[in-house]
Amino acid sequence: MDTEAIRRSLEDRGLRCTTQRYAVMAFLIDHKGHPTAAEIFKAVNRVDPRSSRATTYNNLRDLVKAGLVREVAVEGRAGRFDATGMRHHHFVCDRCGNVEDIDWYDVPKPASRSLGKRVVRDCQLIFRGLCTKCAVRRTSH
Amino acid sequence: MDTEAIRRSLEDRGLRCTTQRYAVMAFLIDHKGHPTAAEIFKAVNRVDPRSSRATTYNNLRDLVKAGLVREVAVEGRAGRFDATGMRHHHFVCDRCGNVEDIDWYDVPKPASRSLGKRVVRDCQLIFRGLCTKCAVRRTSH
DNA sequence: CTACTACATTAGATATATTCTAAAATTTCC
DNA sequence: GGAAATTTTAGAATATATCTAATGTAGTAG
Repeated sequence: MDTEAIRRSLEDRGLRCTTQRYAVMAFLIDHKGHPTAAEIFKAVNRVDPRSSRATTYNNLRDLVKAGLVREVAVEGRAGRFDATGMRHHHFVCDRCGNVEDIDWYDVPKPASRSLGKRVVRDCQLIFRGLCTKCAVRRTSH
Repeated sequence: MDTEAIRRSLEDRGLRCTTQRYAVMAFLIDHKGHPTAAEIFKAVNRVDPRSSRATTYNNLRDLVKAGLVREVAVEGRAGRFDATGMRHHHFVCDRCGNVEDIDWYDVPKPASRSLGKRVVRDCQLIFRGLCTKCAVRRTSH
């Protein structure tokens, strides 16, 4: 995705395209590995514009609110982020904490009477267990 | 659920029924409100047996591993726990962080070729948005 | 261009959440 | 009763996320 497209996607949602915000968004589009906030912070600072920890967290929150980024919370560990480009579900490894994509498929919505007056913004399907690497390591000892 | 039933459910899964572990389990069975580890720690200490923070976390981890308890990770906040008695899905409020139950319904499993060699232990369907309380507060201003 | 306003960023302190440590206590089993 | 395994403990340490208040920057209207 090119610079202009990213800028537009930010501005379309009412977010200014600042250097730091752009860097976070661009990094997430380029890196499909579900990085943590700390990893994103380090990565965008390795390149150029110094960005503070707070800014990284602020921007991640703004991007999530705008629907451009999604967070996957992981128990006892740092949350992980990805750009909401293509729809997919997630798999979280119990052992190493890695988050991986699972091909998307349709999930039925709950009956509206069981939702009541709640307003649903998002729906996540998360599988847990052992990732390929950890499953192999497990059985081989 | 009576004392003996809880004791048995622990021992069936190879967990000793210690005072502290029993207290955590009993509390979760009695309190369907998805408490955090800190809340559980406080609650079981309010009653009687002094239990340390570490023990509470250890026991929660053991109970999750044994499948008797489930954790719902919430972004940027403490994880929340519930006893895996009746199956249900979850709704997490963006605003107040509360976790609520959604009536259970069947969710299709992913194609086995998209899982590969991964070992699935659990599958969680989590909805996000505004809970009834927060939705009302939102629209009324 | 200037100044105004709203929005963003900063470094570091603070708050919150969770795990670790090593010693002591408890339980199980023989 | 005693050995071995498991569990608990208090507090320190670590990890994660947010807050603060001063400063900077972008968009806009004059």
